[in-house]
Amino acid sequence: MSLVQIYQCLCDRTRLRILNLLQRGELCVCHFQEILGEPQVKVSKHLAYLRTHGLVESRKQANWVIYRLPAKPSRELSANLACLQDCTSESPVFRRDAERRRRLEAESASNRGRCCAPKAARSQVA
Amino acid sequence: MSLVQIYQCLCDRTRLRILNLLQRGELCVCHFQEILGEPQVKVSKHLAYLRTHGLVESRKQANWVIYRLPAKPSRELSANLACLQDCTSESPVFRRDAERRRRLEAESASNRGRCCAPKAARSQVA
DNA sequence: CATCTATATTCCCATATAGGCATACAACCT
DNA sequence: AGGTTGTATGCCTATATGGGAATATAGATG
Repeated sequence: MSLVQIYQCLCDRTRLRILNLLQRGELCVCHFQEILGEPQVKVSKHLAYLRTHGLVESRKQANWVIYRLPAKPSRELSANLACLQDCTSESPVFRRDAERRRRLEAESASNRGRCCAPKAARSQVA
Repeated sequence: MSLVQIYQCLCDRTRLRILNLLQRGELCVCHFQEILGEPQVKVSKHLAYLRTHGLVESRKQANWVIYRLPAKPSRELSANLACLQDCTSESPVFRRDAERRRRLEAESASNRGRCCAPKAARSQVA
């Protein structure tokens, strides 16, 4: 992974929001959909882009795929993720996403056995 | 300038090399050409791109246009330029560019009144 | 003024990118 | 097995991007 490729991953708004969310810990695809309010294809494709470029890792758990930041990021990636975290900390969009994530995780206690809330309840968020 | 736009500026190899060079101080277009070994159009276009996005500033001096990093970069830009400097410090390409810049400036003492060496002498570098 | 030099711009092409729709795949549940 | 849910992929389109060739412009110099 060259430095240029890292920046290529960072130069899309949706991907920045995804990475910002992952700084707070791993997350499954359906949670991304809920928090970002973006269609499944879009989320999935950006996650795939990040994965093939080494910016995120994924594992499958039951029906869901959980994404996380790499366990051993390169020096350059670490530096840029730290910089990103610094830059996003004051931006409304990113703070709002983080807030949604917090709320979602609070609610998640009630979704026994499920990753996300059932579809009917979910569509309100988008 | 949004964060995304900063990253869009950073996601090209030539632009990264340009910014890396500017971290060591202002530079004119012809020096960029010499150091980068890239054609004039290419250099000029990338500089224009960076200028219209606020990553560099320029001033005209006699026949030449001198580019520099912004005097008052935004918080986000500062952070990313610092990060970039950190990331480039160990990369061969960027170190070589910096080395070329040093040599060029050493020679510049002999180019009385000119910014760059005359064309004949210059074409050896590329 | 003519000319040269440094830089910018226009036009064109090839490729990359983002996004959506439809569909495929994989794991679970009954 | 068949249905359901979560996720990924293939195909398409519109748009953006980087690069080069040629040309335009601005300022210096003879």
